[in-house]
Amino acid sequence: MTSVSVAGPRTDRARKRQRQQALLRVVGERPLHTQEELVRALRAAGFHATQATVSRDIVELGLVKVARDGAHVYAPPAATAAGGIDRLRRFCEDYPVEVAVAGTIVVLRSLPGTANALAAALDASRLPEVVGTIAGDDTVFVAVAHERETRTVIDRLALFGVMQRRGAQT
Amino acid sequence: MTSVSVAGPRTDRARKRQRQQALLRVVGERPLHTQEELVRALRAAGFHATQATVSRDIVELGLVKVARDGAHVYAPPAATAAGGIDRLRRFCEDYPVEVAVAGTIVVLRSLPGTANALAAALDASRLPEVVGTIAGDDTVFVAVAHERETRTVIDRLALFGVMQRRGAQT
DNA sequence: AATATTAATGCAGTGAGCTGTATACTCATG
DNA sequence: CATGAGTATACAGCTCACTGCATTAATATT
Repeated sequence: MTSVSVAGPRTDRARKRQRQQALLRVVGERPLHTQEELVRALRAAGFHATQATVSRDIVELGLVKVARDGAHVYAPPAATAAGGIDRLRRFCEDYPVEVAVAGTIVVLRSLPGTANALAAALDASRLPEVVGTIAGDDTVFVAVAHERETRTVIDRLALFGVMQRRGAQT
Repeated sequence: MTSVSVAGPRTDRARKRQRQQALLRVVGERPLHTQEELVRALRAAGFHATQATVSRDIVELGLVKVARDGAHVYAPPAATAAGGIDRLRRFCEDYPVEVAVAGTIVVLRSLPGTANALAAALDASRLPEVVGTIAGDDTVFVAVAHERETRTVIDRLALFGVMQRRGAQT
């Protein structure tokens, strides 16, 4: 955790930006029920903030509270958009998809002619790590902000049975 | 002139952005030889600034002084590439553009179907940091040689009102 | 070379943005 | 209703970006 802080931001504004990005990430990773839990999750991610600041971040980010398994948890803003992640899962179930990594780009490969649909499904899933996608014929380039986030994207796709290409970099 | 100022920006930051946009405009419109002439041209456009501020703007904008008709006049950067930067500016004025960063890739997002035009405008603008571009439907990946150069690209785009996506990393 | 003109910059003041503290507000529970 | 948990927000202090003034530095002119 400390290693995360070492490369810390230089201004309040930069820290705020990165903290909010971390917030979007943690609410996507695990169920968090209270703002104090968010405070603790942020601290674990190297950001020290109080409940007041988190309350403000929630408003600015448009985080929502959704009912899940009988409890209310914080979630990214589009989590209630109908079937976003399900759409990606269905694509991966219907078509073979391979994944590889090149720096901050996750390279997805599927059947010829399917890249646009795959990119659209990915956009619809609103993965917080994804900053942009570009589709060719059978290949989609998925940009993440930092190389380490490729791991998160790959892990999410692995839940849908997407295998890493033989010999592909991690 | 007063009517121009009445609808003026609300913060220094907004005023600075608009003043610099005005500066880029006036150096493109007519020959201006000294920073005091720039000060007067800005005042005519509704911006009150001193020579000190203009000097700083010139550095930030990368304005150059070029020999023209036996005299030296201020000109936009890349002015030797015919109208390039104007083309990018016009695109950004006509369409909403968001920017994010993924390592050495600046990810630009605009309206569906416009990515090619945006990439072309960017190519025409000949930003020295840009190594290459690839366009999808609504997204353009802009490659720079080094991560730190993403900052320069973003700052230049910010002059045209391009905002960084909420939560996007710097 | 001397002088005038032009451009750059150190410093201090100001405004905007951000944060934590303390407290008000809201909601759930017994 | 009382109480506790969770959330929102007023206020004050701090940080940072921006600007003009005054001066220095650089360049042009004679």
